[in-house]
Amino acid sequence: MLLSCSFYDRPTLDVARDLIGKILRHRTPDGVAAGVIVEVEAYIGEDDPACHAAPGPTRRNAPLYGPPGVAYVYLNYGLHYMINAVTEPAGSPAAVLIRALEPIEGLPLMHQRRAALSWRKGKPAVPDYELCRGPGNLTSALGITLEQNTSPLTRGDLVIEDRGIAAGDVEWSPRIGIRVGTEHLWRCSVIGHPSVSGTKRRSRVPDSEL
DNA sequence: CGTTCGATGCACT
DNA sequence: GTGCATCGAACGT
Repeated sequence: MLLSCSFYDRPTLDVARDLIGKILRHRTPDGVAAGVIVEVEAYIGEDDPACHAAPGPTRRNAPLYGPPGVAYVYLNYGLHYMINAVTEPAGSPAAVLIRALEPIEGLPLMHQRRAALSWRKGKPAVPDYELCRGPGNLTSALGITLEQNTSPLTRGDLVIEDRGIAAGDVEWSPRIGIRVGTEHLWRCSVIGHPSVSGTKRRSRVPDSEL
């Protein structure tokens, strides 16, 4: 079932924790691609120096100040789209960055999209568990771009669903890839999951984890 | 094991 | 003009 707006209209750390185990799903003319959320980060308010709301309202971060339950998508490093779920009531700028998925639907389409990136041309295909490992990789695999910015996550083509999947054991750790605000343990991930980013890439993944 | 660096676009000051 | 909530390969130790 789809998550409703009330799910997102709560403290951001609670939403972050509860998003683990939920399904992010995107339908496009090319088909459907989806995965189980296994890694997220919380970005909370203007006092959080790593949050895009830190400088106060701007054109780019406007979705953070809007109602909860919509997607905040932006382009980073000129190459990678990042997708967040906006949380907390309108006027309270906060969101959860979705950093990694375990792919469960539309794997061939994901491979196709990843392989189409200019800097991946001619490179060997990645293993399935790496298709959505990392925020830039998962938006690429799901075909998420700026077109999905401010799109509702509660209905339509880009949604988050609850399929009753148990989240498994999670851990809280410092957010990664940022220069400030690293003192907060606002990154929530499934312990030992091969699709979680950040951890050193293993040359071999046990069959039991696939 | 570690660090560096290229690819690439745009909001922000 | 500067600096990113990245990725992954190429180096150096």
